Amino acid sequence: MSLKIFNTLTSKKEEFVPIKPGEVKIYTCGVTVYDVNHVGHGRSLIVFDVIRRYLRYLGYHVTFVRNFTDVDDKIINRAQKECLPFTVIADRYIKSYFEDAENFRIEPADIEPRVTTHIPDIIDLIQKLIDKGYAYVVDGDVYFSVRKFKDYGKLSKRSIDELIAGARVEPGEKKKDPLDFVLWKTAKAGEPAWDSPWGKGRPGWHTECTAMIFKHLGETIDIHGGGLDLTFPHHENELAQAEALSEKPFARYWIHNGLVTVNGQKMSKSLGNYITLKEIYSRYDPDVLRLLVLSVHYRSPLDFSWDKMEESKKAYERLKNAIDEYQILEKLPENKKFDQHLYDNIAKAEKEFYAAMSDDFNTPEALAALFGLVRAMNILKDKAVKEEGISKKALESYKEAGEVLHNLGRDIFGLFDSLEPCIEIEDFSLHREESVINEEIVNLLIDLREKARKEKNFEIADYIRDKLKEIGIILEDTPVGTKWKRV
RNA sequence: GGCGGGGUAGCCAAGUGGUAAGGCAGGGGACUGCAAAUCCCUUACACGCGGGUUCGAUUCCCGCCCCCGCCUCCA
Repeated sequence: MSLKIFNTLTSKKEEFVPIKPGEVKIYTCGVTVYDVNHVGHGRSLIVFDVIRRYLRYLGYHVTFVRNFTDVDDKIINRAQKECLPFTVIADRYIKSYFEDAENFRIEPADIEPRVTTHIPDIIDLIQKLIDKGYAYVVDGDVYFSVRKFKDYGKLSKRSIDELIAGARVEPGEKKKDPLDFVLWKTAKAGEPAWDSPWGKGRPGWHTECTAMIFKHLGETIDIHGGGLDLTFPHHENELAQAEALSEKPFARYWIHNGLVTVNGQKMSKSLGNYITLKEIYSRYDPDVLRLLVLSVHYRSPLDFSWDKMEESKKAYERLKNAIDEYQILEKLPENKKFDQHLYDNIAKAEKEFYAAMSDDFNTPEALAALFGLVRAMNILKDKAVKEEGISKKALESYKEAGEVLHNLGRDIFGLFDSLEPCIEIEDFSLHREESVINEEIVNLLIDLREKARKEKNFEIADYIRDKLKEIGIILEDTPVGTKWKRV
């Protein structure tokens, strides 16, 4: 089955053909570790996590690299504000990143390089650009000559002429041309600095990714990804550096995920309209956000709201219930005359799922295929419960449908793997209070209520149910007995 | 202003040259002693506006309106 991917470079959906058959090298821009991550970061992580899982499902050996920018202006500013070394800030937020990633079951990348451990590689890259005439030194700063790279703008579809209008020179910069961007910055007093042929300084932002890609994946990679907002200037600059030097295509496919908005405005630190990932998983199963992200195509904007989280939660439970309800069917007596099964539905759902995913990772459509199967399962279950019996074949088919649902959800969508957050967050604990409840006592009360119900003493039965509810326990009577759960 | 992406039922959201998935909400029903939970069915006659191409367009082309993003750091 062929996979089609929308390539930002060509603005077209193209058939995916890896450089080396059977292998995919993919790099995505990770986060700058100066603060905790929000839903916008989360979306990008989830999107590429799913893309990676799907590529692997298709049989590719995937090498996935995602970096950390662990030295930059924002980190330095924060460090100065807190009177701490910048490394402490970076380490703190790398740790925070991993907490988030673990909770959302974002698979760790195969390689997670940090800028500060790649300084020699970055210096080497810059030196080569200077040697080749693409970069120049001014008082310890090094700049890239944008005009020297003839393809500049091809990724973000910008022409040099257009860019001139918007270009500006920050105070203190010594560019020869306003279009140029900095590869190496001279250190100011008190800033972190490394020795280089041009004096003490630190790398500019765009250089790190190119250097780390060259080092870990080579001069041409299959897929380069990141948020839409990175297209310009970050990815354009990465590409310029890389192709100026290697004279080879830098990345064959560029994938950009759409941004998360709030009331239509981009979610961002500067606007202050962001929701942190920690807040999400302190209030919801992390899968709920994952499902919300997957219910929108990855290139479209996603407008975040708590209402949508509620809707997504319900949809998620619909999915999960279908899988769990096997337990009810299992307890029904056998009925050999029951003449339905789900094998056709399973085949159809699987087919539709993969077709959708292979069409530029159309997760909403793939999800619809899963819901189609859910409906078929529910109809079968309904019939079985009404007829008070089910055939072996039907039961088996339901079990298999549940497994298909569960496996597709888990292996490709990354769902159903994280039933509880693995890290407790104190700040938001009010939503997930662990009350001390003795299960045996609860079961005893349920037994008592059951007895009362059988004797038609509903006053007592309802009293028990109401009182349990007051202490946060909800009773649900099912065809096969009473279930209870915490609020 | 330039470039890019959008405007699909109450909300969200796929998709297609031949009258349109899915989720949520709404309505009806099943189940229940009553509930809750769950499930089934179902409503709407939804494709921004105006032209054009076509036997036929929501889908292609042109113009317009509106929204968002990028053009400065940003997933």
